[in-house]
Amino acid sequence: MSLRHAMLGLLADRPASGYDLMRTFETSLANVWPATQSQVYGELAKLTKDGLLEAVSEGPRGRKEYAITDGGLVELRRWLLEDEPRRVRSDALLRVFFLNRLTPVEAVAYLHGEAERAARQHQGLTEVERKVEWDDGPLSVNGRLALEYGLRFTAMREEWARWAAEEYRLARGRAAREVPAGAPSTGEAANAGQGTAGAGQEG
Amino acid sequence: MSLRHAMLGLLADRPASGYDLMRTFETSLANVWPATQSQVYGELAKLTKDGLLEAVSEGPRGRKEYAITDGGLVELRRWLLEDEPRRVRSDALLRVFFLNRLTPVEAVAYLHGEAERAARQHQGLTEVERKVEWDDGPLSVNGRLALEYGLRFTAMREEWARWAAEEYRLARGRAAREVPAGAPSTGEAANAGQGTAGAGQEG
DNA sequence: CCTTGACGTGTCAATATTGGAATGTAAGGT
DNA sequence: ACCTTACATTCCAATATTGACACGTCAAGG
Repeated sequence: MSLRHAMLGLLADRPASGYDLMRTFETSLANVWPATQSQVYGELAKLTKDGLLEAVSEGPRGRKEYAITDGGLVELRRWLLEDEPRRVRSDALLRVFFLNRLTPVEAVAYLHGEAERAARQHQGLTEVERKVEWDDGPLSVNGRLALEYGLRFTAMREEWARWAAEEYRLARGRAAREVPAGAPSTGEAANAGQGTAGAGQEG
Repeated sequence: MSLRHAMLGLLADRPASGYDLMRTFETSLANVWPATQSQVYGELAKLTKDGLLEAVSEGPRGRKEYAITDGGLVELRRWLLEDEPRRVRSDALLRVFFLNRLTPVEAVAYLHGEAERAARQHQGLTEVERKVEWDDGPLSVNGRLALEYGLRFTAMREEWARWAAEEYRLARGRAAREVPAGAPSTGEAANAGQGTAGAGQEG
């Protein structure tokens, strides 16, 4: 239930309309907590019904501006302080688990693609950093922390993907030397047993 | 729609029952793609209806074993090769965006907590690594890649959280020196403007 | 005047996810 | 025999998320 808290967090800063919130979800929060229009407007109504928000003014085009209430601020703090972090889903890592379904060549290509994606994201973040520092004045403390997290995360992903691609290449070489010449290169050699990696608790 | 592909991936390795799959979702895949019983058994039925799986045998306690079909293997490959990576949600990072709603002391405590959590997870993964290498023989190539990803990710998160806590502490110190002595230490000083960090495209 | 684009809200159906309950079976130990 | 634990499936209601579609308004430029 974090869409709710994302919205409370944004409205804690200043009142805004659904449209305003949507723009934030499409930019700043796009890689943190994506949300669609239907969700935002729906949740706006729910939050108001629950007394965590109140509509404060009507603007030009039927625009409705919402502000957080005291109850909303309390709930926001409660979430920040008391709630357990959620379980994460990683589509990208899931694919890695099943990479043995591809030929080694395909797997290596996939990993290179991952490295590229991470590099592009990293590049995008450095541009955000530069632009924000110069044009829009200094970021807030937490803004900088979030940005730095993104920078480190994308850097880590790129390094890992490049390492993994090389690792895969080497494993493929080993496998090729272990089987008689002329054996099929379909990748079955690198396919011994489903790994049990990825444990460790989130709590 | 990746639950579907997680299940196809597992069944591509060997036939299994819903119960077998559940155990994997609770262990290996717990931090990659969590799933509940209701989801797994439901999806098993859907996948069978769609011809991507077939029930192959009935065991002791009403146990039903499923195997992947050729169509399922095709779909699995399609997903690995063609599908765009999904958008990610990060509850933890979302909180960072709104850390200015807490007092600096509380925010620093939160970041320390994050560091602890990451460290514990990292520790858990090193144990998995040790145990698997010694008891069960070498992991499959992709198993090792996934494990290494987890290791690097948790290490990065811990380092970031420790850095962020220190950064927050410093910012707090700066703010304290900029306001007259005796000013309230509620953290409002570090609260100027919502950052616009976190952009960059996932595709 | 007319068109285009940004602003702005609302609703709908389909699918995904959570969390729990109900039900029963086989195996192993005491 | 009895108990406990692991095995195993099925169903359900509530909530969250996706991806449209429909509707209407204001401002600016040609």
